[in-house]
Amino acid sequence: MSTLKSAKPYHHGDLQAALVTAGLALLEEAGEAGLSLRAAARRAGVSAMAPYRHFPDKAALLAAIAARGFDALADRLEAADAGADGHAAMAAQGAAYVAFAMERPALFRLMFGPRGPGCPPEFEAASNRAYAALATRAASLAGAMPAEDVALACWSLVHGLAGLIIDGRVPLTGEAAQATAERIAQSFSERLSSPRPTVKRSQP
Amino acid sequence: MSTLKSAKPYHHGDLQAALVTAGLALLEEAGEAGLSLRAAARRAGVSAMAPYRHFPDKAALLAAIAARGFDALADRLEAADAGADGHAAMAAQGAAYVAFAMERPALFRLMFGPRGPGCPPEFEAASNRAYAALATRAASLAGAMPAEDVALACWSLVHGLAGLIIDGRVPLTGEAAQATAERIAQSFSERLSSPRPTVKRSQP
DNA sequence: TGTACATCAGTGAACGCGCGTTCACTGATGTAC
DNA sequence: TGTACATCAGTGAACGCGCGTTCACTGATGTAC
Repeated sequence: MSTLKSAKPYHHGDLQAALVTAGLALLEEAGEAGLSLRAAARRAGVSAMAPYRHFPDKAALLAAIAARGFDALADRLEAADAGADGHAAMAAQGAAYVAFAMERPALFRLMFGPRGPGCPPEFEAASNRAYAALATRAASLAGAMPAEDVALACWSLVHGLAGLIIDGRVPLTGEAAQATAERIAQSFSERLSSPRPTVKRSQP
Repeated sequence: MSTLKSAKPYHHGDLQAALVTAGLALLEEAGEAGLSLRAAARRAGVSAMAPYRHFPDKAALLAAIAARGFDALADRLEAADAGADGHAAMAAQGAAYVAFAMERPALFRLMFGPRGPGCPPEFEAASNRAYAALATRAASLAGAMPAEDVALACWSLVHGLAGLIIDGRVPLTGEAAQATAERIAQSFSERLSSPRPTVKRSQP
């Protein structure tokens, strides 16, 4: 801090954050395969060993990156929710969720990929924040179904749709994918909140 | 074929299928990280180079394994569907989908992971077969929503739920997860097939 | 204000690893005559 | 029925790769006196 912007300071300043940022960039440019400890260090302009001052191992860096991903997702969901009311807000959140996954598919996969043990608390916190945005809106719409079922169903719907789209298992891209996500989320929201229909149970 | 069960025949007989089987086993025992060309060859009792007689590269073996996964999933879905009618059949398919993912999470991730170019036709065929099982049932239930939206919504719901469960992002395991999947799929099916409710659009 | 020293945050060389893939080869099989 | 030969399906050694991680180190920083 004594020498501001010195050409090549020995001490980085905030290497921890820089490594996370570098990792996010690598993920976007080269996908999960391109994200290695060494590559992140290289990109942060630091030796291969430097990250070990800030993360015990590679998994810890990945968890920190994923946590930042969840924070970004939560931001998107909250912003979408704030811009509308009722079912339209649910539709907007669904579209935002899918948009996030489409924009940053590798990050999205990392966020939801298998987590080893020893997951840092920041990860849980960020993940819960994203979930809370969806669940709060879903609870406000809950009709006959239990609120937690509605929340889980909403999350599953948008999460599954996002996954199918980014993995190319559904022939939807760009704006068509967005529009479909919004349309389906809205229909879903309207119908889930209605009381259970009184049709007969089985209709072969 | 001339010498049946000779101790160590030079020619394997059906190495292609054996490699796929070996890959499936590795996936179940050691996850995606444990699945390498060399490991599959080792497990099939063959040199590291032998697989190249049957697959141009590693991606081709992975695609063949994923295709077999889709066939297994389609079997499960068809069996579940055949055992029930109407909404109950949809619920059974949802539960079967989630059960499959929980039993073979690494295979499930491989099946839906990113596919490189040059995906073999068998993969598309198997994948379509699994989708058709869900979509056919969904179409039979479609109410006011377009049939393809209903099919996509059903698929997204169970796919998302399966993903959230196997990645541990939802505190559900074992039978509780199964029961939740079935309950949600049934509610979902009943409500999606009903005409659009006549509540006012916004309810803040 | 100056200095000694503990601590922090980086370096750079090296290790072993398993991987996908290449190369040139050899043993087994089937077919034409 | 026997033989020559093309083709098929495997072997085994080797390559280069980037990786995560270890080790012993050095430069920078802050604090007690």
